[in-house]
Amino acid sequence: MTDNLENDSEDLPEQIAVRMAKREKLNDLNDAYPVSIPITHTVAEVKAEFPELEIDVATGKKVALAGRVVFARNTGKLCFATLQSGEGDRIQAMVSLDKVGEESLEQYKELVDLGDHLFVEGEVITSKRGELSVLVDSWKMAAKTIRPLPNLHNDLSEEFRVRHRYIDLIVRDRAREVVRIRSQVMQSLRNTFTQDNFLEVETPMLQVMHGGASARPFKTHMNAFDMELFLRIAPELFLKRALVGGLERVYEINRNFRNEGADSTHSPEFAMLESYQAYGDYNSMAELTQKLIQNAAQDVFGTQVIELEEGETNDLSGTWDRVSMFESLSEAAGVAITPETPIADLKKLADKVGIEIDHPLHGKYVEELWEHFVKPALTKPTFVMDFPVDTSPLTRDHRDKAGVVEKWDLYIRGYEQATGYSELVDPVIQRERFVAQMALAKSGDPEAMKLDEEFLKALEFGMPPSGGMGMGIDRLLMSLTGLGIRETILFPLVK
RNA sequence: GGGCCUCUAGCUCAGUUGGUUAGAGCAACGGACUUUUAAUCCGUGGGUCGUCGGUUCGAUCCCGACGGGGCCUACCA
Repeated sequence: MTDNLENDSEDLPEQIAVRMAKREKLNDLNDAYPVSIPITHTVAEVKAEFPELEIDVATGKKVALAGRVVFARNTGKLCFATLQSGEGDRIQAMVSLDKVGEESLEQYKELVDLGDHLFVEGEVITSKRGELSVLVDSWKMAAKTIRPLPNLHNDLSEEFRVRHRYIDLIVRDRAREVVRIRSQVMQSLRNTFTQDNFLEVETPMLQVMHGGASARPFKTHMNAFDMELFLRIAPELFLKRALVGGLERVYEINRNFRNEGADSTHSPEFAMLESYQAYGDYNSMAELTQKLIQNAAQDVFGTQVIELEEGETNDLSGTWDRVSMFESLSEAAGVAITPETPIADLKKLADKVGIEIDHPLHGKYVEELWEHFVKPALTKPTFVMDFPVDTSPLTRDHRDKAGVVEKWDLYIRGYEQATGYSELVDPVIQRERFVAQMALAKSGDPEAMKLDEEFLKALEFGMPPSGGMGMGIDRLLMSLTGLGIRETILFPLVK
């Protein structure tokens, strides 16, 4: 829709030109867009007050309310309109000749279109078919619509819904419901954190040096300092500075930006929850994560066994399984795979099962093989524990097992939902890991991390032993609703 | 990034094996109708068939490029 309403009326689509003329006439008569309208009730309030009236009843109760006209049925001297509130509640308005008079009825029929915001005042009654209605004493345009609403009898195309979410919200109950669910989930997450004495903080989204994850960043430029800046790919390195500063339990819910592909589980900007807990470790973070998600399900749906679309259920109840990455891989592959297994052997196995991979890191092979052998079978919520050391540069070595780090990934419905760590706090080892990442970057890996001298300096002032956790909010919503990522984001990026 | 598919009225979709005026439902416009529920009935208008180029006597249809969208595939949460 690029047509420009500044054009001469002859150039406009017919229905827009017609509505523009009605707008003019409304302005001549009164006002097509009054600054405020004196409502006394919402649609929901009227429906709540009169839940079960008999057929053809007059209550004597006068109300004034407004709603969007979503259906209209005009007969000669009596007009019916279905008014819809922003919440999706509907009530019928009846405009009859003997109540409003000839002039008002004619103006109503001439000037009110589907989609308009209509203000009505009158008595609450039921019609001869029993429909709860407002028998209108007077009506007023609350806001004139210039473009026609799509017809409400067909589903909108996926593309139209994403590009015109505001229309989707008007015509589709589920669209409104998902927005409400998302808001309630956010509220629940914050409640759980608050109960556990976590502080919500906000750290920079514009960063001089991006870090905290392996991903390609968006670049931008600051004019005043003539400086290259990056949109953050993760808040991790700042949240850890907060821990150095003595903020022992912190979390942040905010947007991350990654300059990578977009599909049904990836959006270039996505909401991320990260949390750090001093004196915690990856076990305590696993418990916290399970609690956050189970509380969210309980608070929003009243159950931890959620009905998704198409009859699928997502059972989030109980204590979630924990499996070792190397052990589960060895079992599924039928051969023992350990951090000592030579890369050549791993490559041979990868070739055998058709995985194309050529990478300097041992751990990359292990993760690829794990995704091939184990991941597809993970349907229950499962913590996958103890990752290879060389692919997790911000995580500390396992306290008992050699060659692995204390990191887990949480899988729900087969995709990665969250990740947790026992954080690396030794500044000397952290520097060595960064140096190794720089070598990767030199060899052409565009996602390798940069050495962040300021962050290392902070670590050198001493960060307490800590657990950390990161969770994709959009993906959490996907788990709780069964929808694709673009349905969980109100206004997803479209080309 | 690679492969395949797709784009027709405000919306949802038919259709044209290349041929004169491209259709439906809803929506719009005119008319009838005081109890409708996607109201009904009669009538009317509305299209750069994604854009540009090519082939052809003739292209919405065939071919190419470009743009939008979708699916599969690779990478990331």
